[in-house]
Amino acid sequence: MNKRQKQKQKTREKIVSCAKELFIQKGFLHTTTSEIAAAAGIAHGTLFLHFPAKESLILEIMDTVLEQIQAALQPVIAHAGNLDEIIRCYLDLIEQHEAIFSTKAREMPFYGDELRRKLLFRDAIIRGHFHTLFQQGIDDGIYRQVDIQTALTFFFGAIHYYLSLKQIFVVDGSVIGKFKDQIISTFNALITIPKTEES
Amino acid sequence: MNKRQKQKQKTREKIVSCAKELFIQKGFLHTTTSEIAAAAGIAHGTLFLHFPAKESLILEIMDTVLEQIQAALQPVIAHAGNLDEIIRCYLDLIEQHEAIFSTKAREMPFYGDELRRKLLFRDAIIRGHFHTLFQQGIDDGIYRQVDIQTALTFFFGAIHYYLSLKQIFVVDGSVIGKFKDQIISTFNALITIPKTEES
Amino acid sequence: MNKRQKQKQKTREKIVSCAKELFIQKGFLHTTTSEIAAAAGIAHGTLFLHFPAKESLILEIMDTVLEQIQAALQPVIAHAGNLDEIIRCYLDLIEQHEAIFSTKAREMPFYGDELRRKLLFRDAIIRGHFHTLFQQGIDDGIYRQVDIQTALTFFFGAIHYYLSLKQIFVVDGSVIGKFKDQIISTFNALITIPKTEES
Amino acid sequence: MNKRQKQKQKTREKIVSCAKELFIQKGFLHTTTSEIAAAAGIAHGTLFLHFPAKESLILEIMDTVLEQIQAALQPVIAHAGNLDEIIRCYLDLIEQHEAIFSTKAREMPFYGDELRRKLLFRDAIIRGHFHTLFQQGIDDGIYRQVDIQTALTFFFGAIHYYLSLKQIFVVDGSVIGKFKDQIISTFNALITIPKTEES
DNA sequence: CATGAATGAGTTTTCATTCAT
DNA sequence: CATGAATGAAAACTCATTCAT
Repeated sequence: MNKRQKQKQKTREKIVSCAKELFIQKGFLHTTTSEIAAAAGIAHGTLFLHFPAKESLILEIMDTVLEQIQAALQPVIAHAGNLDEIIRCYLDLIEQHEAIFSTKAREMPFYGDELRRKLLFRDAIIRGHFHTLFQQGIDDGIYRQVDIQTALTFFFGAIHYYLSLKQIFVVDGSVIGKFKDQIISTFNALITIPKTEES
Repeated sequence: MNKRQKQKQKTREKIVSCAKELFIQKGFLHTTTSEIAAAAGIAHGTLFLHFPAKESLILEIMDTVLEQIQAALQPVIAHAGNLDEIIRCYLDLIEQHEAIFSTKAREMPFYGDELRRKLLFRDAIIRGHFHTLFQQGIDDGIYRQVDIQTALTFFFGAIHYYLSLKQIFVVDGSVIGKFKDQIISTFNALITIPKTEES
Repeated sequence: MNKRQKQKQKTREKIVSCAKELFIQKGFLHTTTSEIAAAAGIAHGTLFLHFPAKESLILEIMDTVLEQIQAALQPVIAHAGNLDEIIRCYLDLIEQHEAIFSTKAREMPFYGDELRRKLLFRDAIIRGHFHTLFQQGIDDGIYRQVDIQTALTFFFGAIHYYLSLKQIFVVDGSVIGKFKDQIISTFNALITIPKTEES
Repeated sequence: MNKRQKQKQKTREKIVSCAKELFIQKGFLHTTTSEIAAAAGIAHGTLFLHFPAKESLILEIMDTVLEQIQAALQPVIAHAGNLDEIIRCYLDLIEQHEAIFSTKAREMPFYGDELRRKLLFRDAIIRGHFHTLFQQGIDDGIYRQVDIQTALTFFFGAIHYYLSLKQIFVVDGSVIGKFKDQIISTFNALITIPKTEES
């Protein structure tokens, strides 16, 4: 990469990090492109040299985060192969990136069709891993035989609910952090066949 | 009621029904007061004679629906006293009013503070009934001993998730209708202590 | 006057007193006819049975006040025939009705042509008396020989200035009350030929 | 200055001159931002690129005029140090800018607090110079020993009065021009100790 | 490559007056 | 006589995107 490309790359990263900060603070919908440009220290028009439209910014940001999460989840999925573990790991990751996930949960219905489709696709991949491990748990006689899709919707729906209404659950700090343990233990209690039942 | 009061009442109802129709089609946030007035066949200013502000319209509409639901739920709560029944009834009601509930689920984070608070308060009352019956079920040894709040968030979170992303689950028709049976049976399967386990 | 007429008269007075109160508080321009009707306990439309238009209300109110002032000034003009006395009396009266005069001073440029003309006509009559007495003072060798019209504009201009910008001179209470003594003594000092000069 | 900066400057000046023209014709309060944009030959939104709010326009316009006046007054204040001269100069300047000063005199009570404060502050500076020179005149035994503040309020109050009711004093042309000589000579006659009195 | 000036459609609410009841 | 529902014009400000410089 020559010097010019490096500079361009740096500018792009500056835009992304500033945009992310603003999206977290004010939401994607209520952040203006000039604010982002001003925060990144570039001209308003320059923003559009790096990103063809405002939506491509949120796509890039969410894509990066979702990739990180997938990457962080990968080893857990590969090795442990235990739903409980992956749930815990997933929630830790969501908590880490909660600010931007909260924005996404609230605003997704208002994004353009394509953007929304892409984001949901990323979600679906992660959900796929949960599905596989859930199925395994059922096959292994650990989990009850329930409709996995629906059971997972209970799980992800609750996460989505906490995130999208975060403001009413916590004043400051993390919703997921606050409810994580309860979510995990209750979800486990619901899907797991108790040891005592086996006897 | 004299003729003028009747006429006023009629105008008000016309506004409400047209507004509801538009809110369902385009969302509350993207419906303009002019559109509503035009649809209702009244002058733009007349709208504000009946409703002091745009938000009071959505409040009235949602309040009416939520009241209807509470009223319809009341006898089921009083007599049957069975969570399963109330869940079924609740979902039937949500399905009936699904269009407006979908709008509410999507947009609530963007409503003004007071409006949101009022809507959440209504939700909380209904949720309270679920809680009571869930507790009863646990006391009766029918349901597993889990954290009720969290378990209910799984349930309501899933409903919320289906409603807010309705557009990606169904093209036309009802999401709740589509998933109702799975929701009910899966939720039951998760919380109920199987008969065989008892032996 | 029969009973019906009496009732009508009473309603009219109620309207006037409520309107005056509101005009003082919020200004004529920012008081709405519905507010006045509500304050007077009558229907909005009823207001227009008593007063053909909003402006006729301010006219009536100002007319009454200006008449009162003229009436109160009359004996002073007739008997004493001394500018100093009439100035003092006039300022006392303005102070008494300062709230409504402040509104008038601020808003007059925005009144309709006819209303403004009528109000200015009333002012002119009072000013006429000042003129006469000023002239007498000059003839008597008490006051300097200056252009009376302009000298009076200094006086009335200052009053007008204090009234129209009342809000910046006093927080609560009377501007005229605050500056009355200075106005009188300074105006006197300016127009009076000092005793010592005569010798 | 490069071409773009020049173009921007030109647009800004066009806005200011058109706005000033309109403010003079119809008053600031009754001129709309659309009208200004149309008159300046720019898009409505462009106006807000140059001025964040309508009030900032009147502020800029009045500031420029008041600065010009202060600048024009400066040498007179510095050198001559004579109240009579500064009065004459001041009235000439007011006459020059009479149209906009008339609007200001009429509308100031209705401007936002901050704008009004700023305008009054400018006025106060100029008044300060009058005060100084008046005091000097008293010290030099030229002017009578009167309360300067009040005497100046007679002067400025009269100017304000003529300006705010300009429409009733002249049909076309300048009020200040019409009454300037009388104002000056009368004010002088009132404050000056006659030569004959000294003997 | 970067800049930043220009675009222009879009929306809630107010209020004096009228007239059918 | 009194009522009060209906009228409808009017106005400031935002912001993603473009394109001449």
